[in-house]
Amino acid sequence: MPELPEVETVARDLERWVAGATIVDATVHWDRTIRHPQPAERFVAEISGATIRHVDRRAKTVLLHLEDGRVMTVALRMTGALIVAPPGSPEDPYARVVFALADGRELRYRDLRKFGRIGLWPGGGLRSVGAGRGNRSRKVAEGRGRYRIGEVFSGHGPEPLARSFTVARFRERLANRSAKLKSLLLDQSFIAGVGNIYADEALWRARLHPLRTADTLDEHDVRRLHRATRQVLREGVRNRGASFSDYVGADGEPGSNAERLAVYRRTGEPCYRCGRRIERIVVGQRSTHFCPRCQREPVASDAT
DNA sequence: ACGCCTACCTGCTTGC
DNA sequence: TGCAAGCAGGTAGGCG
Repeated sequence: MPELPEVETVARDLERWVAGATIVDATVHWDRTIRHPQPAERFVAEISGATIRHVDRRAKTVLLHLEDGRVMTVALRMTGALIVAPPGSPEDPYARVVFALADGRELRYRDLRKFGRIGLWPGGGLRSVGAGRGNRSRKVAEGRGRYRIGEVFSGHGPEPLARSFTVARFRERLANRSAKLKSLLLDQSFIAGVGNIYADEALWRARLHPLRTADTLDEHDVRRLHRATRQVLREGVRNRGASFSDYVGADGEPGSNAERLAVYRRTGEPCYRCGRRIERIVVGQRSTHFCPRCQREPVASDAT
C-alpha cells in the first residue's frame, strides 16, 4: 500500500480540498470495503449529512475528523486511493465507495484490489485498527460500542517522524529484540508507517543488512538506522510519495519519489554508492532489495 | 517473541 | 499467440 509518505500526501491534499465540505450522500459499490460489522447501508445513513472538519493521518490510515466528533478512517492497504473528482468526472470502474459532496464534487475511494477498509467511529475514540500482530492481545472493547481515546491505534508503535521519536526511544525499542531488521521495520507495532519500500531504503541508507537482528546493532548502527528511517520518510513526503502503478495523491497525480529510490525494485542495477548489483531476497515473505557490498551479510563474527 | 502460512483481490509481467 | 505462474506498496488471524 501506500506507506507513511503516500498516506501523508493524501491526507494533506484532502485537508486542503475537502476540509469544510459536507457529504450529502454515499454509494457503496463493494460492501466489504466498509469495516465489518458495520453494515454498508447503516454506514451510508450515518455518514450522510456529515461535514468534514479536518483530515490527518495516523500510521498508514487517513483520518477524516467530522464536525460532530466522529472519525472516518480509511486504510488504503495495497491499492487504495482517495481522489477528489470535480463535477462531471467520468466514472471510475474501481471506485468502491463514492461520497457526494454538497458542492457537486465527489470524494472517491478507489481500490483495485479491494483490500482497503473504511470505518466510522463514534466521538471520543476509535477502536484500534489494523495494528497487526501487536494488536492481537488487545482486543479491548470489541463490540461494546464504547472506546476510549487511549485505545485509538493502541497496538501501533510510535510515529517515526514525531519529535518524540528520539534515538533513545528507538534504542529502547530495539533492545532485546532478536527479530531481523527488515521484519521489525515492517512491524506496525514496532514503528507505525514504514512499509516495504521505505524499509529497504532505510536499511540501504544505514548500510545495514536486512537479515541483521536488532540485538547485533551497536550504538552507531542504531543511530544510523534511526536517522536513515526518518530521512527516507521525510524525503518521501517531500516528493509526494513513490508511485508504482496504483498510488496517486488526492489530485489523481502520481508522486515522484519512485525515481529517487536507491534499492527498491532495482534488482540487478548498480548500487549508487559502490556500483555493485542490487540483489533481491525474500524476508518474511516480502521481497527485499539491498546492496551486498554496502550492506554486509550478518555473520556470527559480525556481532562485534 | 518470532516466524511461517493462508486469505483477501485484480491486473500486469515473464517465461515457456 | 496463449496460457500459467509469479509478482505487487498491507494486514488479519491461525499455528508452532
